[in-house]
Amino acid sequence: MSLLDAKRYDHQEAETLWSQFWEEQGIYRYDPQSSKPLFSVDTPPPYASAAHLHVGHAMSYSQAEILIRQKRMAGHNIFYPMGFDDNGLPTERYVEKKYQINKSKITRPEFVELCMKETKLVTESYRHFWRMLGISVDWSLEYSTISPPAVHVAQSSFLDLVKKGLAVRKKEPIMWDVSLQTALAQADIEAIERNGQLNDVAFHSADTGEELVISTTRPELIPACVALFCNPADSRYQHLLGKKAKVPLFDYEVPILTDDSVDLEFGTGLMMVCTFGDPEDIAKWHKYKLDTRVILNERGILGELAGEFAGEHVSKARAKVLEKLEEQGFLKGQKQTLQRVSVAERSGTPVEYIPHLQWFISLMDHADAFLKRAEELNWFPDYFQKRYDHWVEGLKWDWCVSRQRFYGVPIPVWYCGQCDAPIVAEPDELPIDPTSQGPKAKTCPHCGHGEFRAEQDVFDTWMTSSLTPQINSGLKLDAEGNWKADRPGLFPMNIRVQGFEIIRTWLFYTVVKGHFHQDSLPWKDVVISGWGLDKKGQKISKSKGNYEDPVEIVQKYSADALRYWSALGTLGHDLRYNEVEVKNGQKLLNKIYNSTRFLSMSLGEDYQHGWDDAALLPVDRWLLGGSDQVLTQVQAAFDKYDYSNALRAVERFFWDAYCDNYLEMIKFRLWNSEDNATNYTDAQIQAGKAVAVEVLFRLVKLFAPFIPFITEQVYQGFFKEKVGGPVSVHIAEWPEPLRQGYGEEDLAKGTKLDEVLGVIRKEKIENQIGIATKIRAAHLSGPADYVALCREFETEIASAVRAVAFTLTEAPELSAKIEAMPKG
RNA sequence: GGGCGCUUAGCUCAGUUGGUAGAGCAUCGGCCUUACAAGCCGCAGGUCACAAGUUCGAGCCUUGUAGCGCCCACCA
Repeated sequence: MSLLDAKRYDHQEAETLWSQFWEEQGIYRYDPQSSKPLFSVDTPPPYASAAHLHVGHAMSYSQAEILIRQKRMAGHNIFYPMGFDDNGLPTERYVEKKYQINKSKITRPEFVELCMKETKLVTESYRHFWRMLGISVDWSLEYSTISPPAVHVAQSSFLDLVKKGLAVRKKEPIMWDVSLQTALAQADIEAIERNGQLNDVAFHSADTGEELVISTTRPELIPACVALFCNPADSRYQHLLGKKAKVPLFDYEVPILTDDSVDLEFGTGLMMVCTFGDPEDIAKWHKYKLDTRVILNERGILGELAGEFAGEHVSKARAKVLEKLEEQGFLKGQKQTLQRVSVAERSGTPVEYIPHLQWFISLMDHADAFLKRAEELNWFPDYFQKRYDHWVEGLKWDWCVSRQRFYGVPIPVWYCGQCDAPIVAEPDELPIDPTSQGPKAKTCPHCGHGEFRAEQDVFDTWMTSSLTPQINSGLKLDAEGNWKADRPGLFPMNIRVQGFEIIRTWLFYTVVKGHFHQDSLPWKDVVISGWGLDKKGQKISKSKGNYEDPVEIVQKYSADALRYWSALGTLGHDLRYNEVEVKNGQKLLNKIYNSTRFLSMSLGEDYQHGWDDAALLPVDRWLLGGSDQVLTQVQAAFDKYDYSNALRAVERFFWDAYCDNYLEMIKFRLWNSEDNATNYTDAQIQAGKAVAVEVLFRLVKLFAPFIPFITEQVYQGFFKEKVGGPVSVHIAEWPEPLRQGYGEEDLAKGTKLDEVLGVIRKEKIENQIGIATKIRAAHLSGPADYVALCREFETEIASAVRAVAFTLTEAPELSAKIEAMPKG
């Protein structure tokens, strides 16, 4: 059997063969006993909530994985787990949409069962795809955020935060999604623009009956109005300060107050404040201790205070209120306006603000500490730190972590049936579902009551996924309430890899947790990838239906080719899908396969690796020196996590210097027919072979992180036997600069070697027609003439190189040409 | 409105500390040659978005302008 026999490289066969091989041999297994330096990776557990993978997934995971493969070859003990974030709102939404249900139409156990069934399917397809792509994770470390160990860590986090006074339960106006019927955090919100209607509505002075017109986009909140505000400097309303205004339709009085935040220019300069239209209403409600008139319930239905509109859904009430205002003459004008509305990221429903009892993690008081942590972190590329800073500086809310949902990590707490005091679970009870058992305490420590109510809410999904470094280190509270690691030494991790879109969530929350729990950064470096875009440069989205199926691409062009495309994207920048680049990747694989095959066929049976330095010809030294240079470039690039320039450097050297120049030049030396035996010594022939093998092997190792399948194929089919090495190329030693001095002397003398090659190429072309004619003729007349002709050609090249590299005395004709070239 | 990124050959993109503009693909011309026609050799193609400044010298540094993309933001 030979892996290089086939005329063409069969990528599908190779993919099946090698992925099995790596698995069986445990090539990617983490070894806790290893003496090698540790390199631990915190990689995103994808939401088990997407039915379709697209090239963006392939891109971001490949880019990160290339860096890890390089670290592995450079001698690190790699800890590289893969997890799945298989609970929480994203998963629930996925299931709701797929089955056309919502949480009010199904029981909790039924719903959870559906979620589990679906996440299993989705995780299976991800797992399959990562294997197909050659993602080198240690699958024995797989975790899921809903699994008991992860729940244990998340609940530990909660207990610790409660103990430290950083998690508290309080009744606050919060962001609420009336369609999903749950609380939301600032990170769950996004802003959209839409056309809205700005309505001028007349209030009246309670004293004089003077008409007071305000502008509002939310007339349905008029029954929730608790005050009118104007700017303190607004001369138009000075006479009204301290007076009352009468609310239209609902006929009650509200105070007229001032605040600097009111824009004199907007509308009439007079605004209404409600319970609650937006965060600014809440701020004023706090600041001025305004009355509370809650009219919306959790489902978005207007309550009693809305009078005749009670029972209407907020989305329909607006039109009805407007109609009534119009009818009664209170509507003074309307105009279209472009509105920015906060909506829930997962449902697209405009956010409502209602007072609710929820668990919060303190963020606002620690913003400075979070900024300081970001400063300590190494960001690649560095400018993404600004996004983080910007987000932290713009924080307006503490982190609401309780969700009124079904499928998530339970909040480990009960409440006293009498005084409602929370009783938090003990560390040794974790993981726990409070709905299935009661607290250890038999009576309430506050009031002595003996009945308890279990918390029904679950945690925000980020509560758990923000702990991936801790989950993977097995860091949780022991019975005494101290953090203890099952896998010591892993925390903090070396590197976090992720996309830029989750800086404000995953990255930020993980920093928060590391800071609060371990008083540490969770990792040293963070590497941020861009997005894979469709071929037109647009964001890939389900609604546009513009995703390329990466599974099909792999089947058609190979995993290596898709990875090649991924690696062309610069770190942190978006990359549009480009089939041509995937095809180019495929060509590269073919070139590697064929060049190895060429060596394999040219060496002869008795080949032994090694050469005598004295036998090296200038071209050999040129190649050796060049390969050292390339290695230096590649190393410098990898040190900056710049896989993209690393690949470019290897590829250019491989293709141009190695294949198109070196192999072409030494071909006839390698073939070593009877005819040219007189031109080269045996040692020179051996040196040519060995240098060709050595340098290609080095290049194959440099290529290995990018294109793991083809490199394994040629390693197993050739280099492992001819040169020797470990069981897989992926744990082969990363090449070091080979031997100081090779080629450097030659390169230093003239930089001229490249120029020489340029001249030679030119010579070749000038003579090409002639040579081609001769070759054809020689081919017809017999192989001996043909070889002789080519040998002559190579001799010319070799002597020219020698001439320039050393004394510039031989081949005077060429030397003269080089001298005549424009100076560099 | 604020922040960040981008703008270089027809297309996709590289260009590290300022020192005569690079690659791949596409086009065009030449080549079936014992690794590879999925290949090889070559030609051509650029006011580096625009403007000003610093400098002996700017794709790169400074300032400003425009366009595109993303993030953030309470104008009800």
